[in-house]
Amino acid sequence: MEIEAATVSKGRPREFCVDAALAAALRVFWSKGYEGASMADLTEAMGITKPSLYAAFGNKEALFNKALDLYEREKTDYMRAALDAPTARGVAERLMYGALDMYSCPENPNGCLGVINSVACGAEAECIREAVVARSAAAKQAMLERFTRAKNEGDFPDDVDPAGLAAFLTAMNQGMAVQAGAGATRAELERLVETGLKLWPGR
Amino acid sequence: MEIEAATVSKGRPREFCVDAALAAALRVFWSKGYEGASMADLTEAMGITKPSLYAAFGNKEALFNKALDLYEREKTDYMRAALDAPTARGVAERLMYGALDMYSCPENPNGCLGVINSVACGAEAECIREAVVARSAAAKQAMLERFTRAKNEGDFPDDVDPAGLAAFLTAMNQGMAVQAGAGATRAELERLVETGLKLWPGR
DNA sequence: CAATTTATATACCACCCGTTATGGAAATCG
DNA sequence: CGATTTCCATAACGGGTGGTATATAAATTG
Repeated sequence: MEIEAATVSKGRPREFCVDAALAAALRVFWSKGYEGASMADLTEAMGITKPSLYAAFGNKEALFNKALDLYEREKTDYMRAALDAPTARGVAERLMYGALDMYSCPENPNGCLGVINSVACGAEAECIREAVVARSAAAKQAMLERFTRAKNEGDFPDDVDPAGLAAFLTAMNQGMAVQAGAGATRAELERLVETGLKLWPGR
Repeated sequence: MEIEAATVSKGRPREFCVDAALAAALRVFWSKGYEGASMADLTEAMGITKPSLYAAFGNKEALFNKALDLYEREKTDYMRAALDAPTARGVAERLMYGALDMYSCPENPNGCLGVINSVACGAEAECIREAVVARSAAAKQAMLERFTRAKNEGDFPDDVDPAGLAAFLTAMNQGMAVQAGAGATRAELERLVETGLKLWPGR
């Protein structure tokens, strides 16, 4: 009985690091979108050849989905953490400033991987769109639940709608992504965030 | 001296209506984006052949720019009209409800032509991106001037930033476009608009 | 040292892209 | 009518696409 199977492979070991290659692929998808990223773009950025890519990741779609997993795990984790803030305003602050940091980090490509690929073009990439939209919907749903709880806790007035606020924060995030993708500076995005928080209900 | 030159052409007249063909092309670009729309898609929707398209419109890029002109002229004219509202709140109402109507009109493709192509993929479409981003920036600038005037007229408190509000409305519009493109219903978008207006300063 | 297993490298596949050359049809002008 | 001009249809162009077959190199297992 083997506790850990195949920790040492039989044949020739691969010469590249799968994680590093995936991180490079993520950057390409993030910059160009699924359809805009060609296999040549990917292999060049990843530093491997096409057969190696196919052997390690399956195909372009499977590679994208793994990159999307990595993106959620490393880049949008602030969203999950934001929901733990004690007040609804705290949630909004963490979400907006988290987005601001991410979209204005010079090491990241401009914009949002999810937004780029949810408005993506072709019909062949429909499953890609669906995967991305599903994750966005899940994030919105988590916000909705958090704000419903907040309303019960008296975090904001009776006339505000938790679903509306969730949609609002989602729209702010998407708007920031689009403006960042269009080349907005950090200062401009900061202004947007501060305005959004000034408008946020309650304190 | 000819008042109107070339109203009657010398050779064989074309068998299709240029305006109708351009409208059809706009729908294709609006649905699939610049790069996602192939010449085959376009010619099929327009009901003409490729040589006819090239003779009448130049090339794909020129066709897109003419479609973009048509889009601004017919679909986003509500933005220009919105700025004439007497109060800043009226401007925001007209902008948001105008966007709502446009994005939830069943005759229109989902989403926003500008947003789709400002996050567009490839490097070859850079000039397309620039054209679209320039128009978006112009719209934002017009909002800024209107809100600066509104602030002087006392339309909202001293601590709100006209530039921030312009960015805010732009973000709301972009967020609505992304969510509409992802399949949001009119009711969902309505909720977003009503929340946005509830948060709007003043009144 | 074989034998085996796996990774890499080169080249290639059929297909689709935007664009254009070619050949014939249909209209106006002299 | 003949000449000319313009439009339409077919088909082809070079180049790029995602994906793969083949052959060689490098490692482990006996």
